[in-house]
Amino acid sequence: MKVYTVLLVDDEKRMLDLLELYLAPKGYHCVKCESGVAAIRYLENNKADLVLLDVMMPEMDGWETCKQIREFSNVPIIMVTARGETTDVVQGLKIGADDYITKPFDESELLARIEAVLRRSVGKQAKLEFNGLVWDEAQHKVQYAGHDIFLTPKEFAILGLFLKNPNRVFSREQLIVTLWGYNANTEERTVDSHVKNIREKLRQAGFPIDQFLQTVWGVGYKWGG
Amino acid sequence: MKVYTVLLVDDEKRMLDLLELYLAPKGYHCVKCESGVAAIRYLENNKADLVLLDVMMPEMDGWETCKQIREFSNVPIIMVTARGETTDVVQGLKIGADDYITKPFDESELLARIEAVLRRSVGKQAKLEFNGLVWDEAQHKVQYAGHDIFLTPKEFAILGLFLKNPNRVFSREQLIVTLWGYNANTEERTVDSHVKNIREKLRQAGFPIDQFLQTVWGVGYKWGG
DNA sequence: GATGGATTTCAATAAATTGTAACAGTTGAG
DNA sequence: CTCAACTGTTACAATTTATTGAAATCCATC
Repeated sequence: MKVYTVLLVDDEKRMLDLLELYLAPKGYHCVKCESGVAAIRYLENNKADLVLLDVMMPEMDGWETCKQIREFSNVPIIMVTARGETTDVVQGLKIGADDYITKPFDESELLARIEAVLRRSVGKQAKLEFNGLVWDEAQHKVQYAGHDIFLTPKEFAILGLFLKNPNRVFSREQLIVTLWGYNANTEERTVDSHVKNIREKLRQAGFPIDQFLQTVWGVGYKWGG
Repeated sequence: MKVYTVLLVDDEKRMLDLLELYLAPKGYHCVKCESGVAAIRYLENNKADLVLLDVMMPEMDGWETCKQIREFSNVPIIMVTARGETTDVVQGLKIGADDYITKPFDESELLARIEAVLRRSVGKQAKLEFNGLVWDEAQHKVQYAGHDIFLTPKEFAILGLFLKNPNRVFSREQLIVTLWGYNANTEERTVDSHVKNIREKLRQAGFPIDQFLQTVWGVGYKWGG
C-alpha cells in the first residue's frame, strides 16, 4: 500500500504535534513546517500528496501561502480555519484549496476529509496551464493560442512531467525511470531526441519554448520560467 | 434498491444540515458543498444523481454555477430560491435547471420534487444532435441529412458514448469496461472493428466522420470537432 | 436445427512512433 | 585557448500500433 506524505503547516508547534499524533498511526508520513515560506521551500524541492495548511499564521497567512503554492503545484490542499475566524472560505476555495476543516476538529472528521481529498485527487485527470500553454490529460491534447499541438504519447508524457514539476531538474536517467519504468533499457540520448521534437513542435506553434524547457548543462532538463 | 447521491450546495451550513436531515433518513446519500466552485470541483471528479443548488450565494451564484455544470454534465438540477428573491426563474430553467423550489419549503414538498425529478431523469432518453447528425435513443435511430443510418446495437452504443462525451479520449480498455462491462473478455481489436464499421456507415451517408471520430494514436479514440 | 445478421477474432498490411548510432556543435574547466 | 565532455541533430532501423477484410462464432428467431 502506498504511503502518503502529508505536509503540515502551522505556526504553533503544539498543533503540528497534535496533527502528527492523529496521522502517523494511520500510516501517513508527516512533514512539519512552521511557516508558509518553509512549506513553499519544501514543496519546491520535494513531493507531497497533501498539504494541511493553517489559515491564521504570522508573516504570511494560509491563503497567501495557498496562492503561491498554486503557482507551481497542483498538490491537494486542505485549509485549517479556527471557528469564529472571519475568513471568507469561498474566496479561499477559489484560490485553489480543495477543502477546509474548522478547528477544533476531532480525529475522525480530519481523517475522513483527508481520505476524501486524496481519493478525489487520485482519480483526477490533470489539466495544466502554463503561460497560455494548455496540457489536458482527459482530452490528451496540448493547445497554444487556440490551436492544437499534436504530440506523440511519449512527448505528451514528458511534457506533462515537466509541467507538473516546474523548476525541478530531471536527469535523463530520472526521466527514463519515471516515464519508461525501472527496468527500461533505454539510451540516455533517446531523451534528447524527444526533447528536440517537443521543442520543435512547440516552437512551430509559436510558444516560446526555449524560455521554458531548459537544458541544465551536465545534469539534465528542467521546466523553468 | 439504488442509493441516490444528492449534492447539496448552499453557502449556509445550517441549510445544508437541514437538507441532510430531511434526506438522509429517506436513504439519500448526501454530499455537502458550501460554494459553487466546490460543487463543480466535486462533480468533475465524482458522480451525483441530483444537485440541489441554492440561487443566492456569494462569489458565484446558483445560476452561474448551474450554467457551468451544464457545460460538462447532464445531472438533474433543482434550484432553491428564497421567497421574495427577485430572480427570473424562467430564465434559469432555460439555462438548464430541471426544477426549482422556494424556501421555506416543508419536508414533503422537497421529497416530492426530488422524486419527481429523479423519476423523470431515469426515464429520460437522450436525443443528441451534432452538426446535423441526430442520435435518438428513444427511436434507436441515427439520421443525417434527412435519411436514416442503420447501425447495429453495439455501433449505436459506441457512437452514443462518444457523442455524450465530446473531446474526451477513451482508451479501448475504457470503452470495453463502459459498454461491455467490467468482466467482459473482449479483445481490444474488437473495438477497432466497430469503429471501422461506424466510420464506413457514416461516411456512406455523407457525414464527415473522419473529422469527428478521431484516432488518438497510442491512446484510443475520441469525438472531437 | 437451419438461417441470417451481429459480433468477435484473426492475420496481413499500412502507418506512425520510438530508439539508435554517428556526427556536428557547444560548453566550460583548467 | 584547448580539449574533453556534453548536447543537439539527423537519418534510418526497430518496434509498436492502427486499419482492414475475411473468416469464425454467437445468438435470436423461425
